[in-house]
Amino acid sequence: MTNKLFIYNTLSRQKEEFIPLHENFVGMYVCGPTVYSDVHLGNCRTFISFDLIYRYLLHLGFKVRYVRNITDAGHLEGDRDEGDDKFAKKAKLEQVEPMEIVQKYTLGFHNVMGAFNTLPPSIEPTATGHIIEQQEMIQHIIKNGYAYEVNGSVYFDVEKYIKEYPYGQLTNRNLEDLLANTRELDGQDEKHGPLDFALWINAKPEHLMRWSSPWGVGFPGWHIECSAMSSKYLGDTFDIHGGGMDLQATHHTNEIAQSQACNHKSPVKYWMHTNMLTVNGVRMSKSAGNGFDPDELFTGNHPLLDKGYSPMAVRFFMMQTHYRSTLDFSNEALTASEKGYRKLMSSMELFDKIKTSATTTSDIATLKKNCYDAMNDDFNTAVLLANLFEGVRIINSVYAGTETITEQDLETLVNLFQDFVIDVLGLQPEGSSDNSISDGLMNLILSIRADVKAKKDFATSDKIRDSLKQLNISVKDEKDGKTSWSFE
RNA sequence: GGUCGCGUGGCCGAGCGGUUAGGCAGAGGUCUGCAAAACCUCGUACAGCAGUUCAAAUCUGCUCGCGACCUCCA
Repeated sequence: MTNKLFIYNTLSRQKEEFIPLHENFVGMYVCGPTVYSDVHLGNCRTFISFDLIYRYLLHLGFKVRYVRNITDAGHLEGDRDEGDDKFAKKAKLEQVEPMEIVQKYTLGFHNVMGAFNTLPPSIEPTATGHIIEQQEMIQHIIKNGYAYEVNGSVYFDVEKYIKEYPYGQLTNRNLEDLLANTRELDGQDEKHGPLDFALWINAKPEHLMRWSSPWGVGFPGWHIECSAMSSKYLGDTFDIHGGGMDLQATHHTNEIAQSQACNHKSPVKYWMHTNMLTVNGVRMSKSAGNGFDPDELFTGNHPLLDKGYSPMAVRFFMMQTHYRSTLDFSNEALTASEKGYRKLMSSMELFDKIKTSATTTSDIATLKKNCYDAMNDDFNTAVLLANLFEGVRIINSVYAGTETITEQDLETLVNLFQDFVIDVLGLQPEGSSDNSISDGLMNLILSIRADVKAKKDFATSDKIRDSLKQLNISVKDEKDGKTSWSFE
């Protein structure tokens, strides 16, 4: 439909027209979570952003293969207190199995993603499930001369690579800058150069996750899984690779190097990076201790939270900001989003009740065009929402009788909201009840209230309304004498 | 220190050379038995200084403040 889609490509630092490598097909890889602890909101933001991108690509009619990995190897060690060998001395059965941790947090991650109404990826590969592929890729890189083995570990030879290929394109860094910022890290004497990074790491005795390999028992390095799995499922070159901005400088830079060294091809056409979530201006992160997990957010059970916020209110909150901007969390902002979200959703409930006319007083076609223009401009959901709120105004005005709409325009508007609010933004109604008992009870109560109101017994009718309010049920008298109700 | 980015009205947050962002909060009004909701009207904001231009929040330079990455982290 309509115009061209433009995507901001980190490689070129500008918006580029999106032209898939294979017409009508899109391959997209997103770096997923490391499942050794609960996801926090900042993680969620990235995945929700890419969910939006995935949804819009689907909406445009592309056949998308969306791959998002689960990192369940490489970072996991049985000994949380390194240097202290008390854990190593414990019987193995006393320790938690690494895969137990993986299972627990993978399930938790999926639950949270479900709560946020994200679509599952097409493929969700795990690092532990692709050890062979990673080893094969490493062997290939060694064969091509860009990696070397030392004491059972394999390192990528950045200084050799950098002579033949651009290395720091994602961050605009040159060799001198990179070298100037290298730090002396202990225990890294094995590396030939300070920029070299591990492809395969020799496992210490206490390391629980370990696999045999041509270089001895060990585990894969931190970047190789994404290269191996993306090329396996999407090919040596694919359309979109995404992830959080914090992965740009190291993880993604090294992914490019690995793939180039292996296949002599640049792996990705469009690199996309989402910005961070901050709390009171500081990045939310595990180490900063200012991260709360989604459950705490939903329940309000956290010192930073005044109250709980529903998943959809949070999703709306994120959609009000462009994915490349930092998003600063505050209770005030969340509360504002909660109200905006409800306003948006409640206007959609009016569609069935709207009466059509012979003419339309607002320009629905332009509104629709503006929505597509916004999304085609690098997925600008903030502008999209601004346009949708113009639609909300129109709906409410028609319902109130101050504007009119034709049947055809109404249909356009209904489809527009279905497409963008539900399908693309991924917002869904919540808190509504289709419980027939509560519906029946409410009809009964409201009919009694209507009776006493007819007798001008306002004391009683207000008592009913106030009491229902206590139960978080709001009652609204509308101008045609009807009364509507909804859960707060 | 290096690389990149940001500073917009009470709050959040788009815009990036000329025309309304939008949401929330606030003020007034319409409607209503009263509420609520909705609708209408209202703020004339772009860190500071200088420059380019007929025209700058939007471009350039400098200053100040903030952040990200450079170390596992989306």
